[in-house]
Amino acid sequence: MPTETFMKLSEEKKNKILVAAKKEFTRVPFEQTSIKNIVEDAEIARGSFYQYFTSKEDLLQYMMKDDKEKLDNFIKDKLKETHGDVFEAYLAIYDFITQKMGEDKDLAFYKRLIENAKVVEDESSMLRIPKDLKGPFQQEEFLKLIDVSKLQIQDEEELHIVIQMLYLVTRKALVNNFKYQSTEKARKEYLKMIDYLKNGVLK
Amino acid sequence: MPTETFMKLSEEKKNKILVAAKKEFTRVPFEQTSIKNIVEDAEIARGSFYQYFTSKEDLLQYMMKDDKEKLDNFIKDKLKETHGDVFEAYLAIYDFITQKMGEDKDLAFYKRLIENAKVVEDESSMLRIPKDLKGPFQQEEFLKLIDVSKLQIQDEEELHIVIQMLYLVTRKALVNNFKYQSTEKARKEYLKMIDYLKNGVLK
DNA sequence: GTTGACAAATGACACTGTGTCACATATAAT
DNA sequence: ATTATATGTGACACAGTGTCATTTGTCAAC
Repeated sequence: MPTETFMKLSEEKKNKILVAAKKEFTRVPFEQTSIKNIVEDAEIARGSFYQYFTSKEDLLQYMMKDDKEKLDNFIKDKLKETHGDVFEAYLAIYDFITQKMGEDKDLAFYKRLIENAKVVEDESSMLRIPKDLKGPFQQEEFLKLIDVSKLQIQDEEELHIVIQMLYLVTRKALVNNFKYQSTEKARKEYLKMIDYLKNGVLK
Repeated sequence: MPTETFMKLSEEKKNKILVAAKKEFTRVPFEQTSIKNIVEDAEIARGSFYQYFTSKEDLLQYMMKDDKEKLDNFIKDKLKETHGDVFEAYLAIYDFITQKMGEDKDLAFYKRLIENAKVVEDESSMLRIPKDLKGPFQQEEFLKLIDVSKLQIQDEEELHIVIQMLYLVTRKALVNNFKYQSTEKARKEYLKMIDYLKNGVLK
């Protein structure tokens, strides 16, 4: 999280930094981004950056905060709406991200966000993006909203496994959505994956 | 791939470089490794490294080549043995990696290999590890070995989707295997995931 | 309106790492 | 012995990092 100092900055200055950061985080994969480029573009001194943020990760995490909250609320609403259908909820997340977020010119930025997601989440200086996407469903609050009566789920552990699989498949579909030229193809594949997950691959 | 020059080196020298590389690739996640450490440890000049390899990626890829081939052959044999059961084949891959490879002291190195796998495979300078693991099943040769008669698969595209899902789930299980202290827990979860994939989550 | 004290901004500094290239040194071929 | 040709080398110019002593700004108290 940013420091007090950053928060107290004028909206104008904060914005200039955030715009420069978004530009840099959009330009190349996360590991290739540099603080140097951000401070130069935002026209602040190198030392100032460290007065505001502890690291690149810190800054990006802050930039994702709003989206994450939006997503959290969206999921909660959707789960209530569908009376606890996780599959519907994940499909809704998928559509939300590909459409609501894809509408504006920040598309390339979100593409990077998805790309930046690592397979392994727990290495010290690593981005927590996947955890954030999966996040809500790891919290009690969300789990309680899921209706397991129609599912072959015995205990909470099995529920976690199902969520894990749904998450994997959703992330993969999102990657494909940004990778393929065709949004349709990616969605069709995603629906098929969900279908397999619900009904199985065996005849 | 390494240059001719590297190949012509004495076994002793090649080995010294490979040992130093393995040490470095084991030490930290791939992005944090440095050529500097490798050349210092291997006691070769910085310039020499670039005479042998074009990059870190190049070197690591070369180091993985043998394992990849071993795995490819193993999969092919297993598919024939099981008369084309993809699920059995993937489970065998899982056991092969966690046991056959886990036997020796290179465990930490393989752990890193799995960690290094990226969600997105197609960015220019990115490691191709996931592609390599998934690789064989993208080739005609392997696809033909799979028996789809008992599966709900209409065309090749759907087969690819199933393989994609199996791959995702297997990689996740491998990550967990190295993450958990318990090898058993990871395998149990993996079996459950395969079960869900085969028979579906719905009642 | 001057002072002082605290907050914020700055960029030079010492590091670590990169890839390259002109030169040095082997090895082989004539 | 001479000339090619292949291989090895480390200094060099860059790019980026995080820190810190110093400067600059702000504002309340006198």
